[in-house]
Amino acid sequence: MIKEEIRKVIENALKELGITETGFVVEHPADLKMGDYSTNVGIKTGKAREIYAHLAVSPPSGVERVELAGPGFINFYLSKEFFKKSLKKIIDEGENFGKSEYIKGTKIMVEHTDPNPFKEFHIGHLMPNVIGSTLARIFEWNGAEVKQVNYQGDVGLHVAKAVWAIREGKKDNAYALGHKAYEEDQRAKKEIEDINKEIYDKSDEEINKIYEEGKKKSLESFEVIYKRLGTKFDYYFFESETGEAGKKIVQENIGRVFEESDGAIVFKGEKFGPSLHTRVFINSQGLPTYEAKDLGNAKNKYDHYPYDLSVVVTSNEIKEYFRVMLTALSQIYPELAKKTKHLSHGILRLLTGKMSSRTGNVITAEALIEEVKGKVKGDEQVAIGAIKYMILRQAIGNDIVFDLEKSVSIEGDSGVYLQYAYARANSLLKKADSQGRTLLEVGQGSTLSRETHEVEKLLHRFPEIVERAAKEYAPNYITTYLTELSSSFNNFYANEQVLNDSSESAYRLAIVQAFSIVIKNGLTILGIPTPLSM
RNA sequence: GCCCCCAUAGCUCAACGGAUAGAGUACUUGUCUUCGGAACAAGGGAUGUGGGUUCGAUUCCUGCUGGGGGCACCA
Repeated sequence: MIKEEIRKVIENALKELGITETGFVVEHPADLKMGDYSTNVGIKTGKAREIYAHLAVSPPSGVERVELAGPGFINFYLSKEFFKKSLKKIIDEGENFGKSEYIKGTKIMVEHTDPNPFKEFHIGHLMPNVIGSTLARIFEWNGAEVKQVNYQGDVGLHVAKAVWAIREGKKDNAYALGHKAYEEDQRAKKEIEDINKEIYDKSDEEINKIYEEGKKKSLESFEVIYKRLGTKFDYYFFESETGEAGKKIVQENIGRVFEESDGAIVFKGEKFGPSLHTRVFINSQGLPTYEAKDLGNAKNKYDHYPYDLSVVVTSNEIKEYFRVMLTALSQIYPELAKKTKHLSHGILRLLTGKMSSRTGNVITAEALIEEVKGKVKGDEQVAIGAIKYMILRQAIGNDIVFDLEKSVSIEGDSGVYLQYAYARANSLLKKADSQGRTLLEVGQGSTLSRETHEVEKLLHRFPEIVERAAKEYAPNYITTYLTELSSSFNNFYANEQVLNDSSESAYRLAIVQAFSIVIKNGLTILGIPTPLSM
């Protein structure tokens, strides 16, 4: 709240000068050299000099200095007192520093990961998992009540393919083998289609047994990886549970929303929007497709948890599918469709070679974790952090180009960098404690070096970063911020001796402590482990 | 063919319509009697292309080129 306070103080000071222009902003300039806050109001109104003259005489509270710069920007430099107070505030709030009430009381459901039983949990699943669970935490830090859910495709042709292969005695790579047979062998194709139906109506004892055992084994293996990744789901939904409801919803709306075409029940998207297309909701065999199941899923989710906002995290390739499905949903449950937000992420793209679960050429999440572990002295926490950082450092819609040779980065701009800075800070605090230094009082910082000052200039911004990440569904803002913060801390660390006899020592120690709080809170939001030493 | 997304340094990514477009990596060089060198500092190197809107465009609109994805019984 300290951030909005000071921003508002500046905005109010401007209003008191009789400014009626509304299109101006008070923001952090790109460079710390240009002040802590900056406004373009002078450019917008054409009265930069006048406004500056007034502010220079009586600067807003908390502001030490005002300057006129560039094409008419007015820059504000915060006072020493302000920073001292903000350090105190960070230390006092501790693990709660950064929490906001921006969306206090709203109920949010985040669906993510959605792996299919009978298929491998591969590196492609890491994207929605890491992004989805991080968004959930971002919402929580902004005051929302959040449930994470996992919607899993336990029925459908892909499952039938795997079950078929298992029945043929093939245990490894069942899905890929089943898919291959489906494509190349007419008889296999027919058998797989029969199995698909039998899975739905549970009419065959042998199929039931293979199916139940395979599903159980698959789900258990997913739990192992969730545990390593630190993911906890509140609800698990399955397509097998939503099929019936979805089919019913479609059938009740034939004529109004859906229509028959070539023996199937379809939704003609073109009639509802220019960039929408036709999709099959019930196939000619009478089975609900993914589309119908998703309608059932939307209803089912709301019945379990009456949300204000439902966020669904999936990859880009189903972006247009989702628009069509959501349009169909809006014709049936307009209030649910309105509350649904689809966030699509890019894919992990390999620099060399292709990955496909259909051909069996996949890199499992487990294999990747193990490989990264090998590069970081076998440290699981560091490996997990490095992988998560790679995913969270960029805007979520873009693909991640992944070089198998270079693997995950462990130096410079990386998860390791953040964890290392935290471990260093922690080591300092430990030593200070053993020397009997007090960690609660912020000392005098009368002659601060540039390096020291830069760290505190960034520290107080943390809460607004967390809020903006929620507003824009952008975890990468937090990642970028933490990296900049750690960089300034490492610079400070390399240039200043914290624990010595100087009069500045206590103030520097307060900065170290505030830094350790912010970096820890930030990493916690990102789901990156925070080992005390490494 | 129609629709959607993307294009920033050699490579991988940032930049809420603003100031000198930031990082990492790679390359070159420097920092170690000092709290953790998985670190710090210095150097060169970029907005695909043509228009438009704006006081101001990497950002908004538009033409082109290049790449990715989607478009009926898969999920």
